[in-house]
Amino acid sequence: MQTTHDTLFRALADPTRRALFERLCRDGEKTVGDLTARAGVSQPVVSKHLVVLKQAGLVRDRHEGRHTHYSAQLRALAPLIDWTSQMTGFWENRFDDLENLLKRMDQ
Amino acid sequence: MQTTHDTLFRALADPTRRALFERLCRDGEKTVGDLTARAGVSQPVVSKHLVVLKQAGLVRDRHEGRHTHYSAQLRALAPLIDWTSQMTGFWENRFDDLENLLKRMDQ
DNA sequence: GCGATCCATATCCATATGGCTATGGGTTAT
DNA sequence: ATAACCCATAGCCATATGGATATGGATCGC
Repeated sequence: MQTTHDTLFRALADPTRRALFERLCRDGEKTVGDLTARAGVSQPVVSKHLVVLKQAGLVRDRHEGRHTHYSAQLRALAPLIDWTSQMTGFWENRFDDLENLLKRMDQ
Repeated sequence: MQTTHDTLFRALADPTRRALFERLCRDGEKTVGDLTARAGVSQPVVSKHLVVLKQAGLVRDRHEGRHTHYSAQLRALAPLIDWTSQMTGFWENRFDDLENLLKRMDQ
């Protein structure tokens, strides 16, 4: 069985792949060429990583001529936030800032 | 280079390993035997997974006679929460419930 | 003391994974 | 039309990974 959490965590576990996603989050829509220029790996590798991110729902692609524009899909992170929330009991207790959360997490 | 996010995401990417951590979060401290009984894999495999979780800081172990008790270390999830927060712009905007966050994440 | 129990480590194996190069389809430019 | 460009797919390969079994050290019960 392949759960949503599986695909999400696995997609974000690889440093190269996570870096791609982070860049799309920070800098917005980018083409494969743009991403490849700073990824440190070859273009086919970037494409393969983008496939994985897309299958996890973390990115969207938009075709425009011979360019393919990719953008981050933040809503795909919802299960991850929900999971950590469940683990830490975050939402049940409705902490409203990081300080309190960290305090609670110190045991 | 091996970052904190790497070890965290990688540790949680495996379903068996994540299940172990989830169980420790829900049910509290457990021995290796307890965990093995429901893990669906052999005892050595459970031990190996626990090593990975421990190296990621996600669990603590306590030795008591021939038993080893493991427990979840919630504070280890902090970097993960921080990361998702940065990606979604959560903390900058100080949303106070999941509804608002989800709404914002719908593009 | 001795066997049984608990757990960690060692070894092995099959598969998954992440990188590369080669290639080809589609698109733009000349 | 043809060349150049962008990107995806197809192989290929080395390594990482998750599983199993075998074993051994430490501890408890008898």
